[in-house]
Amino acid sequence: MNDNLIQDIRKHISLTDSDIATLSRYIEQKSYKKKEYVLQENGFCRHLFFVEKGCLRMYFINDKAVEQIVQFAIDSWWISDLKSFNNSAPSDYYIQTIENSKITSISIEKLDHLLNELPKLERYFRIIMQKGFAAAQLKSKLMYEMSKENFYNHFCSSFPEFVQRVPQYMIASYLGLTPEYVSELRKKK
Amino acid sequence: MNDNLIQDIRKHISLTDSDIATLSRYIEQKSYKKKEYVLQENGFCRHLFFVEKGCLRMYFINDKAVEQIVQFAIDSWWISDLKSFNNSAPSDYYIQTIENSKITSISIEKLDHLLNELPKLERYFRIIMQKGFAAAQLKSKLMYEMSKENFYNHFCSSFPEFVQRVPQYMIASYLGLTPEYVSELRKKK
DNA sequence: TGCTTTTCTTAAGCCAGTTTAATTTTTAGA
DNA sequence: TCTAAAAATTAAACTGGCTTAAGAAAAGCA
Repeated sequence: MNDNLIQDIRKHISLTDSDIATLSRYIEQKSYKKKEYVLQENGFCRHLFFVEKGCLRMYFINDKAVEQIVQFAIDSWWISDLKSFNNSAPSDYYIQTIENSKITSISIEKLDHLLNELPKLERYFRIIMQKGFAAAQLKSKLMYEMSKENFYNHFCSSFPEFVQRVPQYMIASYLGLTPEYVSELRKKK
Repeated sequence: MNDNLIQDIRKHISLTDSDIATLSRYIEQKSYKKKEYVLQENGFCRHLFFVEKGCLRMYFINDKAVEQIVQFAIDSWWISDLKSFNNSAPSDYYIQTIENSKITSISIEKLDHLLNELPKLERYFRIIMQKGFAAAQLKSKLMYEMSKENFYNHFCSSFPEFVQRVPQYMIASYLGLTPEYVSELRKKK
């Protein structure tokens, strides 16, 4: 259990068996069925979520009452609303499973204690945050520079596994286009 | 000197005089005139840049040969192309001063050495990255949910100091709209 | 297997924001 | 103070992608 998390940490720092024992006193693990909520709106996002196995989406409801997906997460990805997490503020987002999923999570309080007890994990979480930030910068650049048609085609060729696993209308939402327009684009090809 | 950086670090962790001495062996400080480049395209972004004083913009050139601004930074903000920084890859961006500026920077190699010598700074940089990531998530949400008109008005009321300091066409670029359209929006008000 | 819900498609009309092109205003340097 | 460059404005024509509305196909479940 926690195999993917341990592996991911070990990509960046070394862990002894005792470190792992410490770690496991602070994290929680839970299985979720498809379409269960990991975070509800106006909940506070007090956790960082790590997908051991499965698939999640993070979305909010826009002013037209439509779900707007901002992030997906699959095996070995972290996901969270960091504004809510950092500031102990209510979240505008929902985080929901798309498939049956196994999620490891750590609360902000426990992260704090864990990092005091095992300071070398600061490094791991710094790297995680640095990579998450880099990914957000990259996505933002793509959204600035590409037409929606190009963005769609680019996404499909960059992440073919998503196109398999995730319904088309969710990919449309993530890319900021309507399902109708995606249909049109697919017909074109 | 480095007052703002030291202050910023001290918001998150404690620093002794000896820590500061160590730190200053790894960072560089330099003054730039208005419109000087801190990072040129196809340069590798090997540094994190901290604005002691002044104002920077980060941009790339899009396929229509137009500058596309993705980020500003003013006093006490960090700025960098993290994809290039993390992966030692060439950067698509330029980072340029908008005003005369004083910049503190640290290279990836020196950051690595610094963090080995002063591991408690891992915590500071984790927090910096976590906040940067949160800011990127927030901006992304605003771009998903707001019309360009609302995004412009929201920006002006959220960051009035920018509207003073930065030319209008740069704000237009950052918000992903044309200078002509911004003119129209201003006339409307 | 049949029923219900979810997902995807089609097509016409439409509009927020861009493009183009020209002019005016502001700023900065000599 | 003059001049050149940079920044902002105006207005008309245009378009990428959305909206609306309906129907078809696929998937889940009893």
